[in-house]
Amino acid sequence: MLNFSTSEENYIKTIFHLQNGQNTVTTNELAERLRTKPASVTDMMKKLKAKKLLHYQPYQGFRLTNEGKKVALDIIRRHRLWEFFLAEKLKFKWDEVHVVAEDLEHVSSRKLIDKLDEYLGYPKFDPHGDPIPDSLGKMENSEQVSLVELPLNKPAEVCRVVNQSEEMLELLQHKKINIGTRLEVKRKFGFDHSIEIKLRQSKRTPSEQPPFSISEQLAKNIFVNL
Amino acid sequence: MLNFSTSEENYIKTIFHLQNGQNTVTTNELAERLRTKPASVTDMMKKLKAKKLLHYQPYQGFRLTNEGKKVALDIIRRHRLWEFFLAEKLKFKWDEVHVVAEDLEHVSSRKLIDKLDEYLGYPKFDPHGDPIPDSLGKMENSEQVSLVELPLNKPAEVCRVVNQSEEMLELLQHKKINIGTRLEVKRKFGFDHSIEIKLRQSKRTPSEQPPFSISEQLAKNIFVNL
DNA sequence: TTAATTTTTTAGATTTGTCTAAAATTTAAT
DNA sequence: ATTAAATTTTAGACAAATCTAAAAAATTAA
Ligand SMILES: [Mn+2]
Ligand SMILES: [Mn+2]
Ligand SMILES: [Mn+2]
Ligand SMILES: [Mn+2]
Repeated sequence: MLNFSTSEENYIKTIFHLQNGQNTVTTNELAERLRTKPASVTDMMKKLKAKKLLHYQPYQGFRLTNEGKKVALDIIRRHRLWEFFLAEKLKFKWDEVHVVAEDLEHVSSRKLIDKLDEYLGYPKFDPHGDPIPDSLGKMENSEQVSLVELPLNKPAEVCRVVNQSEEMLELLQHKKINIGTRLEVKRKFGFDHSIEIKLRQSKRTPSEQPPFSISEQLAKNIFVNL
Repeated sequence: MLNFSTSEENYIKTIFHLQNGQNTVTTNELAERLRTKPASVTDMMKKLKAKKLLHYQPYQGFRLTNEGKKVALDIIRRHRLWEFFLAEKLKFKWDEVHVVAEDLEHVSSRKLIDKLDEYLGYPKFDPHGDPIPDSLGKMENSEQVSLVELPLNKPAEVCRVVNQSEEMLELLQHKKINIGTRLEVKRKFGFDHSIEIKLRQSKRTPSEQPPFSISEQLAKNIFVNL
């Protein structure tokens, strides 16, 4: 696989996330996400098209080619492996890993990443519960539902947190919810769609805890395995 | 400490290595080492001078300021810590670590490096035996031997002069021996333990010079890097 | 179905880092 | 002390990535 600039990699990765399967991505959308200007996006789209990473006709939006998706998965693999390393080995907090991984992901030695993967024991998920692509670009996609859709009293395990902002993670830490936390939904309130949940006992919470409630906004961002 | 570009960091680091204490570094020397052109070096020297990292007057060569040295030591710290990590944890071979560390060294999160250092157990030397600066820039002195112990015909570079009296310096100047002078020992005389040495050609002594001898007393005070 | 609005692209500039070729300066040789 | 040679700097150009302002195209509204 060819080598791409940091800037190209950031565009490719972001398009992959925005298109999320088959969506067509628009210029403004991408510009906003990358905190750049539409004119800059257009320039880069021409370049990526020339490199055959992108399907693009002027004014028609764009989608990654299969080759483009492969490149994107490789960058995502690097990003998530570093996040895992930072959290697991260097004891970074949940909300600190992302910014550092944004830099580390652009160090593109194939051997480095494969050896890192091996050293970490081939982890399947990053600290936010997002799946880590293997060296061939394959990753787990388990059945996941948000807390909003989880039936009452059905035990489940938190596997993924979609919004990874510092504020979100601060809130989760305060509520003692982590990836791997087991819980069940006890009630749903129609008025504001808030949800009452109860954590199951664990290493961290050895004594029985009372149920507490979380907002709909938070619940929508927390995903569990059934 | 401010943030510098990858290119600026590579220049700073290379100047640090070339000046090795107090040598003045020349444009051609630096261009060759960085595999770039003298004109590019001059451009960058202006920029680094403007940032107060460099002492530089046109045509007079350059040396890092104290601030510049601090920056250099920080880059070297990053480089060597990553080399240690790659060799020790990821089981890279001795000769593979350098190129990868050349990229990793430019990821400049302070917290990342300090946590990495802690995780690695505060190693003192990288896999090549070069000392790793601590978070304050301090490092262990490298392997040094006095001229008395230096094997015959082994090229070495003067790195330290222990006795700094006026008489000592007068003698050294007369013999054209400075920090950074490269030389080798040609003979050792048993009678008075005097030593015959030969200076290697340099900017200051571009033509081949005949060997000359120095006393044991003097030789004991001159240290070289192997 | 025109007109207004939004989106996207182009044109032209800017910054960083690089280059070649020519001029300026320093150093070495005659 | 001149002259010759080497070193260093300047001048001008270029590629990558970005920006602003203006033009073009697509979308939405009247
Ligand atoms: Mn992330
Ligand atoms: Mn990135
Ligand atoms: Mn190295
Ligand atoms: Mn480097």
